[in-house]
Amino acid sequence: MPYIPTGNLTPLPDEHPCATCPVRPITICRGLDAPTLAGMRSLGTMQRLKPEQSVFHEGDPAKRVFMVTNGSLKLYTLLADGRRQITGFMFPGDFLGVSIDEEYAFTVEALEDTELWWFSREAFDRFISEHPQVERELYRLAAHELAEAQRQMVLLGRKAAAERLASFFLSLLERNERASGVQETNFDLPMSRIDIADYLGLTKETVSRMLAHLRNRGLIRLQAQDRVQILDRIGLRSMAEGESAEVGE
Amino acid sequence: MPYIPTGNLTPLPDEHPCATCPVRPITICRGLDAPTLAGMRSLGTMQRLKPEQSVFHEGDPAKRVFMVTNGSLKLYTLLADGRRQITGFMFPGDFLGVSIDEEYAFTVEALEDTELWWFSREAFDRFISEHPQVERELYRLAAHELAEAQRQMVLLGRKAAAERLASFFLSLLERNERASGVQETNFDLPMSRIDIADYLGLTKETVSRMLAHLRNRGLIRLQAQDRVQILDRIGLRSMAEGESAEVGE
DNA sequence: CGAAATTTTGAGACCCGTCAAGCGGAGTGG
DNA sequence: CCACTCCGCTTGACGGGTCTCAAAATTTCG
Repeated sequence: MPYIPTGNLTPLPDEHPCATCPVRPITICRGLDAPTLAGMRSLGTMQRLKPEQSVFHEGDPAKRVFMVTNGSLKLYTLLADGRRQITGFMFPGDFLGVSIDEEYAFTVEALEDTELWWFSREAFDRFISEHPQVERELYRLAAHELAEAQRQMVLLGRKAAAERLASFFLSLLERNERASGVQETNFDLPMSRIDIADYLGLTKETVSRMLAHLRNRGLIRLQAQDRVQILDRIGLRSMAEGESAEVGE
Repeated sequence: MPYIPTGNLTPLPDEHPCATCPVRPITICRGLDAPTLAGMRSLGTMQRLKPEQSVFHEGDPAKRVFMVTNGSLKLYTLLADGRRQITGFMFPGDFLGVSIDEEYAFTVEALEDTELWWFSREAFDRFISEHPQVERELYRLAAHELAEAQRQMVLLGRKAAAERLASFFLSLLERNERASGVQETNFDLPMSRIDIADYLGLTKETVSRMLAHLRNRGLIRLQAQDRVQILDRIGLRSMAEGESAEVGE
C-alpha cells in the first residue's frame, strides 16, 4: 500500500455519512456584542461537556446554533481512511452557526470541560428578525472567519513545519490577548499533540520535534506540558513568516 | 540556506505592505439571484481586464466590491520570501465583497480576458439597505465560501499530491455543471500549471507528474493543454477521497 | 518558421512521515 | 510513600513522497 502522507490515523466511527453532501455550516468567532449575547442566551439552553464529548458529528442534520461560554473545542473532518484535519478550535465567546438547514460538514468535540449554549434554528431565526443588526454582524463575523481560513490555507500549503508551529503559537497568543485585552507572554494548550498535528497538517512526532526546535532556539519555553511561555516574540514572528531561514543554524 | 518546501518562488513586488493588518475581505461565490444581480449592476461600473492584470493588491484599502461577469481570476497571498498560496479562483457569477473598511488580505489577478463590475462600498451599503434580504443572502454565501475553505484545508493538510489534483479537477467539473445545469465531462483550465500548484500546495513539476499519473490510470485525458476530459468520474472521485490507494499500481 | 515561454521528464536531495523504543507524569493499589 | 501501569509525549533510525535543479519537449506567438 502506497505512502499516504498523513500519519496518526483516527479510528473511524462504524458508519459516517460523509461524501458529497452540500454543506453549509459556518463557524463564527470572537465578536457578538454583549446585549446580543445576552439576548441569545435568554433563548438558549446551557450544555456542559466532558473532554472528548462531541456536540455533533459530521453529517448530522444542522438544526442548532451554538455559543461557547467556557472551555474549548475542536472542529474536524475525517477522510474515508481515517486521516483527520482539524479546521479550527473554539474558545469562550466563539459562535457556531449555520446559514440554512443542511448537514454539519464537520464534527465538534470538547477538548476539556466545556460549557456552551445552544438554541434551535427557529429560535435563532426569530431572534434575528427581532434584531436586524445581527444579520450584518453575522456577515462581519463570517468574513473574519474566512480571512482566518485563508491564513490557514497559506500555512498548510506553503509553510514548513517549524513555521507552522510558530504561527500557531502566535495565533493562540494573540487570541488570548484579544480576549484579555492585555499583553501576554504565556498561554495554555488545551489540545493534545495529535490535535495540534491534525490542525497543522503534520504528525505528532513532527510537532514534538519542532517544539524542541523552537525551544533550542530560545524562542519558547514549556512551563508545563500544556503551557507555553514566549521568550522571543520577535524571533517567533520571523520564524512564523519564514524569515529566519537566513539565520545561521 | 535550509530547505523551504515550496518551490517556484514568485518575484516579490518592490514593496508590499503585508504583515499584521487586521483583515476583513471576503469572497462570495455562486448564488446571488437574478434581480439582485441586476440591481447591483445598475449601480456599478464595468471593468475589463487583460491576463495578469490585477484588480487590487494585498494591502490596498478595501473600498470596492466586485462581481465577475466574464473570464476568471485568481486570489493569492505572498509570503515575505515569495512563496505564494492561491486561496481561490473566481468565475462568472462570483462575488467579492468586504464586510467593513479594511485592507484587502490578498491580491486578485485576471487569468484571461475578464470582465467584472465594481461599485463603491457606499453604493453597496445603500443597495443593501434597500434590499434587506440581501444581507441574509450574503451571510448564506459567506457560509458556503467557508465550507469550501474547510474542504481546501483538508486537501492541503491531509491529501497526497494525486488526490489533490483529482479533487481539484472534480471541483472544477462540478462548478461547471452547477453553472450550466447539465452533466459535463470536459472543462477548461484557464490557469497555468504554476497557478494550479500554488493552489494545491505543490510545485509545477509535481502537478505535471500527477497529471501524467491520472492520465496513465485512464482517469482523464487532455484534449488540449488547457482542457481536461474526464474519462472515469467514479475512479477520479475515489482517487480524490483517497480510496484508490488499495488498487494495484 | 524561429524565439520565448511553458510544460514535461529525469536525477538526486531532503523534509517529514513511519515505525519503534524510551521517557515521564498521573492515577492506582499495596 | 513507593511500585506499577497507563498513556501521552519525546527521541531515534530509516524510508518515501515531493521538492530542487536541470534539460528536453512542447506550445505559444510574433
